Amino acid sequence: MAKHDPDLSLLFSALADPTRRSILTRLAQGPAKVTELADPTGLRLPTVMRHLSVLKTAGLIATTKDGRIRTCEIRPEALHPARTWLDQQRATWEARLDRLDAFVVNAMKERDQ
Amino acid sequence: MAKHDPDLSLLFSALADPTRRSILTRLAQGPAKVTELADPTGLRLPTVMRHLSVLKTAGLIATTKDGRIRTCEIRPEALHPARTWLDQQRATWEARLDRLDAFVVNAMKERDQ
DNA sequence: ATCATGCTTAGCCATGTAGCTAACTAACGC
DNA sequence: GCGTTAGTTAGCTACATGGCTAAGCATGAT
Repeated sequence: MAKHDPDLSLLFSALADPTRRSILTRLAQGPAKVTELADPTGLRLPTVMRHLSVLKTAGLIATTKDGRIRTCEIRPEALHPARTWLDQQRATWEARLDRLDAFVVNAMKERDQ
Repeated sequence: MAKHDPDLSLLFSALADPTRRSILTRLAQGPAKVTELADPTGLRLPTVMRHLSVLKTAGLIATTKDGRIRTCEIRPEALHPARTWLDQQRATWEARLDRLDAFVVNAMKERDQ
């Protein structure tokens, strides 16, 4: 059984909320101020701040403050472990299919002999 | 802003728990009975049943019952929307980098003229 | 200095979640 | 038929989460 990786849980949990996903999609297009992110969501600022905090804790965004303006930007490398985990499941599954294929091919060879 | 897709929330939420990820990893290697999945987790059966229920609701696994044995197997295609979403963010981000590259190259050309 | 703007924090509420125990049903083996 | 095994359901607990309001701080504009 694979060992417990807390970063993956934070990561997938952060992605589990639609508001946070929409924020990430917006930030993938380029940095944005907090209010620029909040307006399209229709949520109150403290709620958006909380969502941003979750994304920051998961390492998915970074923020910088200039005066009273806080700018958020995506950290795309943070999505890498999620993609890796998904790829690993696919690799395991496809290796299994390959083994099944080989097994079927062998079985048909022996049946033909 | 991208539209709200409830399946993605179920999907990422299901993946946010380490026990459920370990179950999926095991099932990627091949089908397994409920007790085979439960034993390595050290959790009580009702808890494991709940985790399986979450995975089933997210479409990540399917189960079949033969007598008193319930066998679970992975539905790897259900991971596809997650990978797609991740790929879309990467594509958006990399398109932005390409645009930045072109901008920088142009700026340097104009500076040299 | 005052007002406006942008953000931040604290606390509350309702809902959801991950674990458990207890009790139960269904299938299997002898 | 009886005991065992595999799974299921209901309910509880403690904690987490997504939303809000209220209040506050810091910065910017006039």
